[in-house]
Amino acid sequence: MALHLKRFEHTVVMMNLKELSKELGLSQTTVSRALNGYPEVSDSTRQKVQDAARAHNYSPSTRAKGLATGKALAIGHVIPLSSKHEMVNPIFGDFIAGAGEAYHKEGYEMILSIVADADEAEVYRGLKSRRAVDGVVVHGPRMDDPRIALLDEIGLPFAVHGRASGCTLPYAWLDVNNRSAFLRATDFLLDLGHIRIGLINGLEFMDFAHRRRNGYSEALMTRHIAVDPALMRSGEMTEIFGYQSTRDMLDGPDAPTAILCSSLISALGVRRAIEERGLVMGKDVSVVTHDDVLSYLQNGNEVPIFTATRSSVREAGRRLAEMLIAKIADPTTPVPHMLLEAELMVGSSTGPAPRKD
Amino acid sequence: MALHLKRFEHTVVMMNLKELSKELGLSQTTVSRALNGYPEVSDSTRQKVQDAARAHNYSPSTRAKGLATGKALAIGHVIPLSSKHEMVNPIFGDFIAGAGEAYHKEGYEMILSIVADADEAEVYRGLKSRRAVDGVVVHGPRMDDPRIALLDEIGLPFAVHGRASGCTLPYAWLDVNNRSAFLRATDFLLDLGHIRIGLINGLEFMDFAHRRRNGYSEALMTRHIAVDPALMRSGEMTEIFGYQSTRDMLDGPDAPTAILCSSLISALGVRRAIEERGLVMGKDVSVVTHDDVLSYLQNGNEVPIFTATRSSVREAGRRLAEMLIAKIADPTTPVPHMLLEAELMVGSSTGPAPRKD
DNA sequence: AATCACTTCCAAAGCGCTTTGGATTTCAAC
DNA sequence: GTTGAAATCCAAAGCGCTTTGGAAGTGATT
Repeated sequence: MALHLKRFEHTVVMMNLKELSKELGLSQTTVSRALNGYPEVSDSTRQKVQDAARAHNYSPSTRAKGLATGKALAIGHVIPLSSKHEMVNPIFGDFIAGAGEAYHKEGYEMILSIVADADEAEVYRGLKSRRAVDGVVVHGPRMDDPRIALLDEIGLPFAVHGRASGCTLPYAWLDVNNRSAFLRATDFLLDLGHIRIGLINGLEFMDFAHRRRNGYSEALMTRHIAVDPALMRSGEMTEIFGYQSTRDMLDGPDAPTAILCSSLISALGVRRAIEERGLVMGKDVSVVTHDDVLSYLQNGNEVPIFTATRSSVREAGRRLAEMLIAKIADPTTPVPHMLLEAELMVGSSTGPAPRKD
Repeated sequence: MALHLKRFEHTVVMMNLKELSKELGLSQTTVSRALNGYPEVSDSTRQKVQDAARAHNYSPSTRAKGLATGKALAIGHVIPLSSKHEMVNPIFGDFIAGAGEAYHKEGYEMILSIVADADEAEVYRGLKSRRAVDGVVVHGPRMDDPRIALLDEIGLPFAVHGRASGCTLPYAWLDVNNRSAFLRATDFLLDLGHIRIGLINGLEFMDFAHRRRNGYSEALMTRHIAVDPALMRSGEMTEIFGYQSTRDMLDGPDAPTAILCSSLISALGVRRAIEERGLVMGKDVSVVTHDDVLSYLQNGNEVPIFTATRSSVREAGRRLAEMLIAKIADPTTPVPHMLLEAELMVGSSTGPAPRKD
């Protein structure tokens, strides 16, 4: 019976500051200071305390610590689930993998809310009033995204993955230079002699899609080539979408000899449509795609299959997380920005424009 | 100046229980009870309290509540990042979208740790000793997964998405019946007259892959067809992997007339290899794939392209989350299980085995 | 009018931490 | 032997909530 009780205590009573300090014969203050690296503790005491903490597998309760300090030591990611297709963005996994690295290193927790579009504002308000997070990351900004003004109003620190063109407030963001990436990609195709270049883009209200289209148009206009609406598609970037768009364009009059595509997943569909017609990618039809360097979707092994504008979304996650943490640590700092340039990697999906017969 | 101060107070001083109760002229006890649905409060008082809470945008601090109740009101998801390919599982996004629904409904927070394989045990210990979560979900169990014994040892409630064949301890799990799904798929192909059936499977140490292979083998053996190692591949289920495996098998001696594939992403590669050889899928080579019903990867629109064993991973996420929450609420209940049967959806990728010439 | 059973409310004690504002000790310098 | 300053350490007051153990009010019943 006594034995059983003892066992019970061992399993259930978790070590806390009070117990630990009692065991060490020190005050809670001293133990806390020793653990948190304050200078008012001698090296020998600190060593003893740290050893004891490790031995008893002690870490301070996040909740108690948060209560006492007023910090949550957590960052929120609110993922809106657009009701129409209930689309979970395929880049999301990689992005948070990157962000997670940064959080882990800085001792932050990542908390995730998956939520219907309509409830989003309320979720932000809830996170704030429940003091559940110190800040949030905004995913997938629209051209004119209401979330930025909202977060600004409720006073919840945030950083945006991407930008919102229509927004006048200053805010922290990290973005790929989508315009310049697609401008360069289009230039690359133009240099190869392509004139009819199709664009298979994301949904137009998404800010990134808008910027990519601008880059594409700019390149064409600089060379005095008319932008043909028949060669532009936008939609959710699935494999099927790439397939159908390409099929339609290739079957239409005055078909394109090159296609610029916004996602590697859609590019798989582009390729399928091309090959299905007995055409050869890189010879009959050139393809350039944007590649987010997703871990589960590699663009070939050693040699890239697709010529691609490339920018790691995982890296973006890491950097944006670091940016937000820094901003929370020092809110007086001017709002940080970061614009990443995509690489243009040449693969085997592009070649000179076929001669007209 | 006075105005400015007032504004400052409004923005910064967040409403808490004390303020709210003072405003209402009630004790904190009563307000707390009114908000938490305790019966010792009159309806009229409760109504007044709820209105005031809403008006002041008050919600109790998660941290304070957690401290007082001893519950974290949070579930952890620890995602190991296998160091080799740093693969973020593509089904992960959909799974947590489902789980997130359940958490949201039950007032739980989801906390996510992305972590290197080697640090996983320490992360679990940390979550426990910091009292950061009430339980965790185990993702991607291996055949003989050490996490189950570990979590059992440290006394952190958990539920597994999938199973670990080698594990003797009882534990809560939810799984698709992978064996029966692949048995039925194989039977389906056999019924169509296929004899040479290739299997493109996930990594063999993953429990699900093992079970799928068992289903496949069992179907063949029942019909006294030898299981040919030359027709079995396993690896990370990328598009390229599907492509290369199929190419190799089709180019080899005594090529298969049908292929069973473990993932829709890989199936895209399978199709590519088939079409590249000028063969027609569903006629020259039949394909059946498993389809996790990922939101960003649909198997056709109205009509499925691939014949598929289908089971929504998002649904699985929701159910497993519910299961874990129930288990935390009542730990004395016998460990829950749930085995979901996959549907076999016939698409256009399968047809009778081609006649031998 | 006294009693009883509800109903409705409250003061105060935690939960596990940080941090303020000293208290005590040590040790060199006078 | 004082005297400070520097080095150590501590008691106690919060942080914002829940919950225990009553207290006071309200009718209905004797």
